[in-house]
Amino acid sequence: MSGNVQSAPEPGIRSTVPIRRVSLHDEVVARLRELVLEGQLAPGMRVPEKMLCERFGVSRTPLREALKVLAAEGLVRLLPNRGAEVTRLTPKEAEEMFAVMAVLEAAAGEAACRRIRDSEIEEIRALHARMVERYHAGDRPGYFDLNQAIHRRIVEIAGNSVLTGIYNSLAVRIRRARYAANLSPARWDEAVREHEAILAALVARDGATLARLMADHLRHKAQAAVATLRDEQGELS
Amino acid sequence: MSGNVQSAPEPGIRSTVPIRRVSLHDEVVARLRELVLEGQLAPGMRVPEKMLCERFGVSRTPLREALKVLAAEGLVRLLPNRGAEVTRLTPKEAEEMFAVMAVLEAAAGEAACRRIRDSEIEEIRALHARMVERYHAGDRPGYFDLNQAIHRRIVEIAGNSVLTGIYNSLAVRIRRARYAANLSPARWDEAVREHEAILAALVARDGATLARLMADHLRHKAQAAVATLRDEQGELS
DNA sequence: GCTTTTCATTATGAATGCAAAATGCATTAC
DNA sequence: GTAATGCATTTTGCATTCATAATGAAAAGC
Repeated sequence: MSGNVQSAPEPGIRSTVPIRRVSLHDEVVARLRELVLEGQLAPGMRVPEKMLCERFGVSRTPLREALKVLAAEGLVRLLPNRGAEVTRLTPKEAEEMFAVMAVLEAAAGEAACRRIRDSEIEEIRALHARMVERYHAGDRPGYFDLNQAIHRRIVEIAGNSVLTGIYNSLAVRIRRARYAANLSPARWDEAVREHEAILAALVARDGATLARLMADHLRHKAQAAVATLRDEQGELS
Repeated sequence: MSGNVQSAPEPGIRSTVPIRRVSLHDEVVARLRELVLEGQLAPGMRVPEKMLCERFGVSRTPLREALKVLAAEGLVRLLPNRGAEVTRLTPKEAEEMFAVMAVLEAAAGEAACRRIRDSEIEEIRALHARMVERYHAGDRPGYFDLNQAIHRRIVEIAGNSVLTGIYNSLAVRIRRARYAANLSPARWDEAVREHEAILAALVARDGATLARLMADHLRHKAQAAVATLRDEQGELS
């Protein structure tokens, strides 16, 4: 007796979405990931199970399952018999991740040019406009979010869900670099101009150009990010 | 009282590798993955925990942890309150995976050309020779293994561990397509010639050409794989 | 005084137990 | 005869428990 309204199989009622039932496991994975990304669980830090169990109010079983998943994602590292520790994002690793993202974004851009609809171009254009507005307002977080949204949307439009998945998981992992924080005015200005060019190539549906522009744009981003990480690591040592 | 030989911290004994202690969890993950890849757990099949527990002789806890990890890898899908099922590799998904691999391999080839040493070229050359030999012997599995080894080695030589990781995880997932099984003689011949060209570009350290060749090679592979999958799915329905 | 050893405490790895959900089957109503 | 309902069984999700390895502190040896 599921209590659900599935006994009426006639069409037209499919708006009755299956009532939301999130497993504890998924919830814990999501929350734990959030803690790591926010930096509440600092890189290099040991992650005692007990503390997290109390924090989330769950037993160790779902928490341990979640840790394994995060480990598979590369956000934590499991030390045999010594629990987990939050992985440190090294400059080298960030560099490598950006290199891969550059390749993926270039490919996505090219594919997106072949598939993008006019309505989607308008969508990107709107995001772009809002981003430029945030730039002029000097609002870094707002700018950064819209920037991400544009990149992500272009990747989505490419229409390759495997590509989208890999891209997103990389984007999650790299978010810890927080390179947007110390974006120099000069670089910020340059980034906006790069985005102008990207938008133009997209509007013109010029795949080859867009691919090149996005790869270059990512390379520049990578430099800023790696510099930030080197600074952070310098402070530590 | 760890029983280990760590009480002598003087250098020179680092050859004492930390004695192999595999957690049950890792072992189960590896074995389960193997079962899925081998096809012993057929795509679409429900995976009852109990059966696997008996099969591996472990309790449900490590098995369930392993299932979550495999789910994160995309090899199984977790159905709330109804266990797991082995994901089906659809032609569409395979197509998407090959498209991503083509991009990654192209990038890897280009990077590899910049970094490859003479000794590594010899290594690839040797693998290639053995592969061609397997081809003439009509040994498909042997050919296929060496083929994979070459691609994998080129990616490794590119020296980007993030790229290598993503590539390998894709390679694992796509292995289920078993497209090598029905390689037509014509296509097989063509594939070998493509590999000849790839080797030549690598020897010449011609990154641009290698990138193009590898991408094209992958695209052709993809066609064979997708055709195989469509046949398989046709049989089912 | 410093190192080493021993022991108590704590945390982790894995198994078991329990409640809730799903599945299959028999029965009943039409 | 068919479809729906109720019930027993099985399976899953999570909590708890148990055994073992790691950690830290006190005591013994040099």
